Amino acid sequence: MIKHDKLMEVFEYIRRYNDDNGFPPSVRDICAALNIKSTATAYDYINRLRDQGYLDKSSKKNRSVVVRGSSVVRAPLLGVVNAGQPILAVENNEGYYSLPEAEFKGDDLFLLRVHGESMIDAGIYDGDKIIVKRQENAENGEIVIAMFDDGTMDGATVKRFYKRDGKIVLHPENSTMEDIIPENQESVRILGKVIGLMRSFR
Amino acid sequence: MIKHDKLMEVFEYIRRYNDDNGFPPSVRDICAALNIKSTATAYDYINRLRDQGYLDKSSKKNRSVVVRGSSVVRAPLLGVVNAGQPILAVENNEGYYSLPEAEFKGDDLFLLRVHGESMIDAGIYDGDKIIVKRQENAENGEIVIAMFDDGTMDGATVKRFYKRDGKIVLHPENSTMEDIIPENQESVRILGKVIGLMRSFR
DNA sequence: ACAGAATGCAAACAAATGTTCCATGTTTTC
DNA sequence: GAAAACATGGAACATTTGTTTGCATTCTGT
Repeated sequence: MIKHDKLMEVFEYIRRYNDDNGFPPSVRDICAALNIKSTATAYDYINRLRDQGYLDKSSKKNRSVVVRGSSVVRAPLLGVVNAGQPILAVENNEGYYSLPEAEFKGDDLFLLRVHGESMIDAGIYDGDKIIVKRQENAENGEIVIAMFDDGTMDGATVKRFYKRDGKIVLHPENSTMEDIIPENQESVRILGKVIGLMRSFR
Repeated sequence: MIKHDKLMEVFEYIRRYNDDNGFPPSVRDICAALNIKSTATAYDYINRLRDQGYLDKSSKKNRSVVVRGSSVVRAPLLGVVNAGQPILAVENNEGYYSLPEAEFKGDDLFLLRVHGESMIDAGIYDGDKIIVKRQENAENGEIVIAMFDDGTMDGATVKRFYKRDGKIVLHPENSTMEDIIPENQESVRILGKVIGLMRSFR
């Protein structure tokens, strides 16, 4: 696989520098750290790494080497789902999270903290942070964030989405709970589709 | 809360630039994007944002403004747990993931893809990626990655760790499975403690 | 041993970029 | 309304940084 020669040392350093500092190293940073005597040498390493597909690099721009495939998407944590009306107001923004793009692709993502047990049989637990892709429609069987315009429920909920006999059915993945078939079907609004989750143990 | 004036526009731009490009903007990038006529103005904005705690910035270094609190930790995906011997060999590295530091703190993290249902009652499902903090000891009740030196089992497993009557007990969170109490207790090696997980739905 | 490629170095150059100083207009304060 | 504080701009300056060029050294295959 990858030979661990000087070229890879440079690569590792660039990666580590970026992790530690939040921005890429300059050519001279690399020289200093790896005991390279000439900027031309380090410059050459960078170009070779780019040619081999390890790096991306904008010409002439300072400190613009980025490790390829390490991209992240950022998503705001908008609040707690199933308590209040957390989603629409940007004011409820509780901070941004960087997620690995390899895992969670998508343009318009946001996070919600899950409250309650209504999806426990789908492996979504109380306290989990779910990753939601903002969209207004859903396919049968997808897990969605749904909201009711007419105020019959308190804010948004996570449920599995079905369309049965032309009617929207919101199915909680919890054997102790009943399906919700909203009387006023037009009032149901899909805010997004759940594409993943994160959990951290205490 | 945060007033959405020009200062915040600059802040948002820096954040977005970084998300899009992987490295921070220069003062002149900010000028061009937000129609600011003088670099001194943008420079001033940056310094004010730093003073108010929104940014970090290394003096004199080019493109070194970073949004505070947006830090990530990087962890390699080392393989599949519970199938083979994936962990020790660096060759099994399947790529690095950037995780939000706010969620997964720690020095020495790595990821494993979970195979099997042995922890399903703890909400860890087949296919999940678990985040593991490398350490050799564990406290009662923690979920760990355990390995057997003597080859009695095939590689590493995820289990809940207990010490009962001085003996290590590895408890699968699955009612259909039995606790494992290794005969040769010395052969048990803890590789790390599970601190979180990620899941993406298909 | 030899040519040629690859590697590394030193030095210089050019461009990108951070930083400073001062002037001008705008808002706030008393 | 005057003074002070603030916001913005123009221009220059200083530093950092990417890039090029030419030369020495080492490696490689014949």
